[in-house]
Amino acid sequence: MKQTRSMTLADIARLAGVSESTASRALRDNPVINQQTRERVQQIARQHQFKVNATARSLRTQKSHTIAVIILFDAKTQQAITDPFLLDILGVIADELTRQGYDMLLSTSKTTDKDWRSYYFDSKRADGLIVIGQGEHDERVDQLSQAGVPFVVWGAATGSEKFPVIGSDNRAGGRLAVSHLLVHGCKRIAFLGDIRHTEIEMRYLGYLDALEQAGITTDPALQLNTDFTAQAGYLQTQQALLPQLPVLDGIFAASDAIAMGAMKALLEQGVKVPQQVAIVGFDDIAMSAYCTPSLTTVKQDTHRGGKLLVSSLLQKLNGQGAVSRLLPVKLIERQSSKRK
Amino acid sequence: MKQTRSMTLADIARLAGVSESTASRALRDNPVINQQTRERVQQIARQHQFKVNATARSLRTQKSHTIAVIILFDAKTQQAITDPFLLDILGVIADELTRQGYDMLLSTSKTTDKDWRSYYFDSKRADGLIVIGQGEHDERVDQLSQAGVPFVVWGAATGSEKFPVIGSDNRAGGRLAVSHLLVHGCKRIAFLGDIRHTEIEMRYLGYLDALEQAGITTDPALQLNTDFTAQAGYLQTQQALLPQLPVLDGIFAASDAIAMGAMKALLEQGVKVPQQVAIVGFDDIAMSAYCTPSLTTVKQDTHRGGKLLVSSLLQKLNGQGAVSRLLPVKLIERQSSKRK
DNA sequence: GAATAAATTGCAATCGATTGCAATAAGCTG
DNA sequence: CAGCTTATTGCAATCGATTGCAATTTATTC
Repeated sequence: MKQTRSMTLADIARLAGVSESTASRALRDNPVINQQTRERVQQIARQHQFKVNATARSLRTQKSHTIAVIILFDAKTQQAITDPFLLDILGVIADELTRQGYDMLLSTSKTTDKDWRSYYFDSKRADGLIVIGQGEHDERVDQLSQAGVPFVVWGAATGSEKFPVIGSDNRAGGRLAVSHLLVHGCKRIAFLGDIRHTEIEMRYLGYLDALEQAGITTDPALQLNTDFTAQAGYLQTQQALLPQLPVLDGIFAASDAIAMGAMKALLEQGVKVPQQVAIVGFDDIAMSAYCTPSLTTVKQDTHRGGKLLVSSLLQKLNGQGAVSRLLPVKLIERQSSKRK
Repeated sequence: MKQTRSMTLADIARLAGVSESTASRALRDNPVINQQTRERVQQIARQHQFKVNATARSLRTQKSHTIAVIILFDAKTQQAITDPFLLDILGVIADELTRQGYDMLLSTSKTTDKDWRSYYFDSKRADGLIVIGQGEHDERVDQLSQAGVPFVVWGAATGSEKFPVIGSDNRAGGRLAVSHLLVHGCKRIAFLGDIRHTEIEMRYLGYLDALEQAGITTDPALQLNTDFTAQAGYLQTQQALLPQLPVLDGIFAASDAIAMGAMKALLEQGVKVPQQVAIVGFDDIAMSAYCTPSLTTVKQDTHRGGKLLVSSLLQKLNGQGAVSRLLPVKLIERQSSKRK
């Protein structure tokens, strides 16, 4: 029953008794072709389950109608996608690309080691790129812009980039989180995160802003370099924060995963959250509402972000300029910071 | 600075003073071409950052070197990828495909509504498909096999499929989880999950197996249809399980996300976990170790699963047969079930 | 009814790389 | 040195669809 060789446009043309060019135009509903001819060709195509060969079309039109999404990693952590936040935004991007008629080529760690400009763009695999997470200010991103590749980045805009960067207002988010902790009476607040990531650095700056505004001097012993995982948050808290406990009364974690790890380490030692130590995370992943105590966090608007990434990139593909955007964030108050 | 038109094989050939065919062969290191010629051509290609046009190559060789990964959804839930488990296995698949020199086309909900055989396969966008989550016994999957499309499925094998299904031994997992609860003294154990998904149905059957073996009669009021989210677990527990509380003393949730939702609902009402109600989940997502109390769960071997999916599919592409596989699962004991 | 405009359709080139087969050059044998 | 291998290279067709331009048919105008 299985067809050995699949139908080609030529087959359809023959069956419809027209030339290939007419068939091609008919299928794309080109008005220059007679209405009836169009319908006839389309019907025959449908009957035979004919699908245009995407490869041939791409070659001829010089458009792949494909976008490569590249997820950057820590050179260190080097593990597969882990942060739930990524999945969130990835899902939005996938849906949005599909809606716009684009396919999505997903790339993770390993490919990333290579040069993705040549791999995805020079080789014409993709029309454009979406890069998620500038990471530790990756110089490969700069190279991309010099090479004239259409791409957009999810991350932190410094203002000097030559390419559009869509991202949350991380600094405002950091301020929001820490001000909230201060309002709830915290005096000694720790920061957990890896500031070599620009986004995290911004959150850290927001942390500093809030402390300064409150007239609190910062303590380097409370600012701990922490990877993007619950485990890192857990270990770091256990090793570096527990000893500070009599004074430590608040934690601002750069991601919800880190926050949950930290929370675990505290609860395990019988430290009361939020009474003794209040915690605020960042991202608002799905689990944040369902851990105990539930996690107060700074919500990123992934939905809007994903849509903007796609629309900005498509704009660029159309030759129009696209601008960077800083998306507002929102504090979601839950139990981990709610002190009576 | 930016090149207006990118290099083609013809350009390289001209620069190297050879014909296109020789250039092509030289670049692919075909031994029929003189060693020195090969090196010269390769060097020139490197100098000019030449990359073979993937589209043209695909057209000519009739191979896209691309695999489409399709994530099925509930027709109802209809939301973007949410379950952290998916991200896990997706990451493994992505890495493995890359390692094998394949690109990965990711498809989610929206495209899924359409007919993906024609979209991905007939149109030659992909050489093969990996389908994740058979969902509610999707008839589209059956169609695929009839149409002779190379594909593999992550899910639950019933034994009668004509295609390879890789998946965990869900039934054994269910037995493992529930036996564990029984050993820890639970007598009235609830099941949370949507048994219209074959995988979940298997976990449910394992649940029944264990109860039967223990001589416990099952109670329909304890078997609750629950979607794949923490929220669903939370609501279902709140509405249907809390009322049963004096007797209810154990919960087997079909996923960790559901388990966390359920746990939240209990803790919120002051119900002690695991003392009053013990909980076991399924998947072992990253967060399971870091919630409080940490979650006992049945771990799926996503790493092995992802690799097997890829290798099975590649086998099929090579014309070899591939067989279904049932992967062993493992109980990870944590606090949510540890009663003194 | 001839002339001109408008509506349809087809011819043939093109996108960029791969590959079977033929052609040429170089090496070897007796 | 003729005759036969073997090593290299190039010619030209091919993958399947798209599109500029020309050709044909039909409609419209004076």
